Amino acid sequence: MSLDVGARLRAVRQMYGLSQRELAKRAGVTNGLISLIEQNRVSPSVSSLKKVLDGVPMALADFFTLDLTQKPPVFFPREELTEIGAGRVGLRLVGGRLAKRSMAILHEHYEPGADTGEEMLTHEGEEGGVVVRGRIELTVGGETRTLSAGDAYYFRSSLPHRFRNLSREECEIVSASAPPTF
Amino acid sequence: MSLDVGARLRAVRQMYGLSQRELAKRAGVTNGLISLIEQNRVSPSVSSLKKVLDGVPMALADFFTLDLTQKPPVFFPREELTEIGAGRVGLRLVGGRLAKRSMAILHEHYEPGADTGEEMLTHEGEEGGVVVRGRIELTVGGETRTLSAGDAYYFRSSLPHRFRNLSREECEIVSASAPPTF
DNA sequence: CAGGAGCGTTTAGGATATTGAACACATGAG
DNA sequence: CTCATGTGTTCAATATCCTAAACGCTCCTG
Repeated sequence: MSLDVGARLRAVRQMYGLSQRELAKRAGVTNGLISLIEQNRVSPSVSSLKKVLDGVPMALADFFTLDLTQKPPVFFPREELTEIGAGRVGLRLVGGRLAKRSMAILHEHYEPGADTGEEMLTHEGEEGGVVVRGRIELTVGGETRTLSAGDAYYFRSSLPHRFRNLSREECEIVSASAPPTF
Repeated sequence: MSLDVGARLRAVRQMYGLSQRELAKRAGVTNGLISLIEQNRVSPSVSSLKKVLDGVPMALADFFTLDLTQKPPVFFPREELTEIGAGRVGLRLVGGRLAKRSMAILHEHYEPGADTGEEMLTHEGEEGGVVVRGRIELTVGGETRTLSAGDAYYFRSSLPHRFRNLSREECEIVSASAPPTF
């Protein structure tokens, strides 16, 4: 097992899409410490490392068990996608929540009448996708369009956005967001 | 998972029958540090903890995975004893090498002519046992006796000792040593 | 362009881990 | 008994970690 604590921490932090300051705040340490640890310029005490990992959260044992060298899998059979229940919107994540990646690929299923909620969504990064089946109403930055099979979208996620399936048939979308929100 | 690093380290160290100084020497740290860590008066840096565990040796992941609260198993079917090959002397350890215990119980089998070697054995602690089957010649501190089924022995392991099966049938012994040598 | 907000990095100084040497206690040998 | 050797613990000094604040950078907005 490589004891590159810095690389491990950086990998874990990025897996969760957190900035050094964000993680530091959750963990109750300073962003500087996170930086120094990730550069291996200090070897953190067990207690600080635990505090940091509690901010993720992740257990110390899991942290040291992580295999950074393993090649990520390439093929994901349907049954190996990670199901993320979200009411009447079915989300299947490609690659699992813990996989190290800079992007989240989702296979989304909107039941008739399903939507992403009253509140407009806003978060970091960018997202895009293609409608595979059915029709979906997409609102981004005040602009609303209805997309059909074959149509696509792409926008900065900081723009308020919402998905609604107003039709009578299920809508199926394949999307990607970076950095990964899930 | 309880993060009582001190208790964990003490447990691990004692599992291996090491003193603080012994472990410190192997690990390249001072005995004082081991003492302070075990009392939880300091939270060691990951690098020091790794150095310490390298002296055992044990991986960091295993260290944090250790479950100190689990009740040790009580019953050990024959096939669950840990086989310790030692030439023509068969040793079966009760409870596994990593189990936390202050004593090693062994089920020993001496083939005809088998012995514990030319050199007299000397080590820390005490040991005792009962001959279950066959006959064995036991030398302890210059005194030699031949024990038969039903006979027993007990001595301080610092006394030079040796076991030899001079008979034509296998000899079977159940023994205990504390602290555990294995 | 300036300004602001985000990012990771660096630095000085206070807090903490670690060392080296001493301590107190127990055991076995002479 | 004394001495030697083992154990774990403690303490002052030093090395290292950790914080708070600043820095440089990029990206976005006006």
